[in-house]
Amino acid sequence: MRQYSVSELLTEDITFPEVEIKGWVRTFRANRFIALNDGSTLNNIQCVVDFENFDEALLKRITTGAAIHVTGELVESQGKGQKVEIKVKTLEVLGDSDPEEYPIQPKKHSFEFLRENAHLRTRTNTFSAVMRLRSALSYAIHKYFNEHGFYYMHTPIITGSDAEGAGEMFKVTSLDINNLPKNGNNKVDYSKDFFGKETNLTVSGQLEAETYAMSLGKVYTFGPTFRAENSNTSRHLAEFWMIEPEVAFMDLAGNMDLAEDFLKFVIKYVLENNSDDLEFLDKRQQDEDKKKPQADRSDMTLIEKLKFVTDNHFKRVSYTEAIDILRNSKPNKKKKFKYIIKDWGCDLQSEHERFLVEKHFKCPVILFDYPANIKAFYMRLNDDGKTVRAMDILFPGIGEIVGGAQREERLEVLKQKMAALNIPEEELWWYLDLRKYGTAVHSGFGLGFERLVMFVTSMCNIRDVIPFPRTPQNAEF
RNA sequence: UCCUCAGUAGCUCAGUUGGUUAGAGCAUCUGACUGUUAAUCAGAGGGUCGUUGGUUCGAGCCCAACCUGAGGAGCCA
Repeated sequence: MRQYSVSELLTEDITFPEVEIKGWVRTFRANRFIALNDGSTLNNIQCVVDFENFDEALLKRITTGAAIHVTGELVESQGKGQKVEIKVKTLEVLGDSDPEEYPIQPKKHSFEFLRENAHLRTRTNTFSAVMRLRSALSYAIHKYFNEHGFYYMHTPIITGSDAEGAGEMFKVTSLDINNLPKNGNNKVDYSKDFFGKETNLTVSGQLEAETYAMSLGKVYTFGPTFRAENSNTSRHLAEFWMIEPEVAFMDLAGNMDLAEDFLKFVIKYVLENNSDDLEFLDKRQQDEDKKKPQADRSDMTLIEKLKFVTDNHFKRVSYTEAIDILRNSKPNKKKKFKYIIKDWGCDLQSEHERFLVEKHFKCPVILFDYPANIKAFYMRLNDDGKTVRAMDILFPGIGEIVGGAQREERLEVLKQKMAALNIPEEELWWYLDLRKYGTAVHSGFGLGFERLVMFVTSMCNIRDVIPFPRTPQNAEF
């Protein structure tokens, strides 16, 4: 007798005289029907028990959440909800689940409640669907880069440079924090620390990825990233996963092409391979929408939205054009924006990005050529002397999903910018070396993986698309 | 970090201008029924009203501080 997964039994579309299966009970109806799930698919297999032939004490132990082992015959179902079902021959409880204690009931739970039960929440349809999609997207990402000649590179998680300039960092130390060694100036003496210098958790693998792009040509990273910012929003985590491709001899236009082609590929991949999960989330989102007032409802279903992304060109707009559009927009003239757009050079607020994506263009938008003074030091200065070759991709609902740039490849220009921002050259001597020895045009971008998962699943809180979210005041599990 | 809102049974929520013994649905338990799709029907148990302090004859309700959560903003991916 062979052990099958639920997914195999439901897709093979044939009957078997003898099958064996293990999984967790979702519901046990009418003392006869066990809905069994093993995580291999959103769908449950129905196990039919002739309760007259089974010990009553055993059947009492078939409760929501229990792990069971079933053998029997796979037959066509008499009922309507499913094609096939298992006529149970033997039934064994592998792990009991006390119904008085088990928190996951066969009913709708709030996401807040499930977040507090993050170790059990993947036993629900929504979270199992989200996490299967997360896994499929990860695979699609590696598949895309692998098929396009990229090398997968592991950038360090502990970093010795604090000049990456992407926000607050978590300190890494093996010193006894209750008894820190001090130097003459009463500052902490990091020469006594594990690495002999101050170290932090990485906020970006980009600078290291650039070194490999300048030898292996096309590389990407896909790993954890840490930000100690006190951000309390539905779009920020203290620990998140980021994808950062970096390509030699590629300019900003090529960078935009790559990002667009890449995003379309991974979304297409899940449309083709995860339809059960997507259809479930699509329906869920429509049900949620019905509860909202008409104005707040989305004009596309989840699957329509994903197809819209794969089938349409991303709108490319320069910062300067975007400012013109915003300056002449209704909400700006009627002073509906909290921050009114007046002059060229100001940074765009969430409300402005939302207006461009959700109201004006109604499609993904790539903004490029930003003012130099609102962007990072390593971005390539344009010939106008005031803009840099940066680009952000904005998606409806979640805002910035990609941030990238062509990197400054000219040694002198880079040195000047670092000096202006008081970034010591000694810190980044190796980064400057890339510009000394065989420098070349190169570009890359960073994609927030969880934001991609949010977009693909229609989940609206980032804490619900990562298994165990780390946020300020929360590192449970 | 700032602004707004919320915290009442295991879960989701109601609770009137401050006034007897704090309610409902679901879940759980007991019984009935048995081809069900979140099964159905009847009954039962279940509460330090987030915490601490204050106002009052009397506080779930009013006030203060704190804790936790959500939404929005900033920072960003």
